[in-house]
Amino acid sequence: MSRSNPRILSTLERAGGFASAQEVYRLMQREGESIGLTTVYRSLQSLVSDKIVDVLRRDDGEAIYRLCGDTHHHHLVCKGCGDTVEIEGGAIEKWAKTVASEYGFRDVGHTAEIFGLCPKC
Amino acid sequence: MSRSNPRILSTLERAGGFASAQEVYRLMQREGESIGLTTVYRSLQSLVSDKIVDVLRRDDGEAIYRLCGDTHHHHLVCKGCGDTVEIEGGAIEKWAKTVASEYGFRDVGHTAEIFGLCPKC
DNA sequence: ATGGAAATGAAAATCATTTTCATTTGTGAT
DNA sequence: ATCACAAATGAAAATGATTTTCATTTCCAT
Repeated sequence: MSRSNPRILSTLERAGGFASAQEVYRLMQREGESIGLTTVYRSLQSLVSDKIVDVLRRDDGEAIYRLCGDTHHHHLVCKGCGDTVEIEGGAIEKWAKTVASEYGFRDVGHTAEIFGLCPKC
Repeated sequence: MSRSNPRILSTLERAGGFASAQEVYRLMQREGESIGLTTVYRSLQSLVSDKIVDVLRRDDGEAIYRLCGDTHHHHLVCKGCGDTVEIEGGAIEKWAKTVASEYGFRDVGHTAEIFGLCPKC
């Protein structure tokens, strides 16, 4: 099921490790690569489910894909310029585990994101 | 310029202080209110720029509007049946505040959700 | 009442994303 | 090499949220 096309991964890297599907597509077109938009979307989805890239949202709702290390982290995102900082979620991990077991949930995961205005904005 | 329609604000309140534009619209329709989708969007935008409501994004990219100053809660969602439990996020609130100020972020909000399999599933 | 500004909403436009489906490509068996 | 079949591809259509357009209606101040 590995549809994680290496050409797309490498384009995402070249884009600074951070771009939307549309941007990856346009970039590949500009570089003369023959690729379909559908394939770009599908590959990015695979990369996400393979945990090779992360997906966030811009303020306008467009999904942006980002290369990530394998350590589970959270994001601090600026509402103004979109800058993101990877942060540790120590407290969160414990909280999620505690609350979940309180209600008898198994196989537990979580998401958490902080957003605000960064010093520059 | 105050297009902040009070009917829409009160519907958002009735929705638990947390809903998408489409949901607010459907809710009003179901309650027999005569309203246009366009007006719902415009009013929510006004409420946002008047800082009466906050806007976040769901994972699927849909914008969700939340009353500011609302004591918000988080969700524990079952991946199997979709049941959700509202939970308090005490630890999260502190974590978000701490991390944000560490990086000099202002005007800070956050999202957090826990998911897993409930006892029945 | 009258004129103009603001509000409204139906319908069309936009834009990211997903789905459909026919075609191409890769692979393994013969 | 050839055949068969699964996986990958991509063009075009569908979807769904959101925005824009524009004609109409509502509100007020005069």
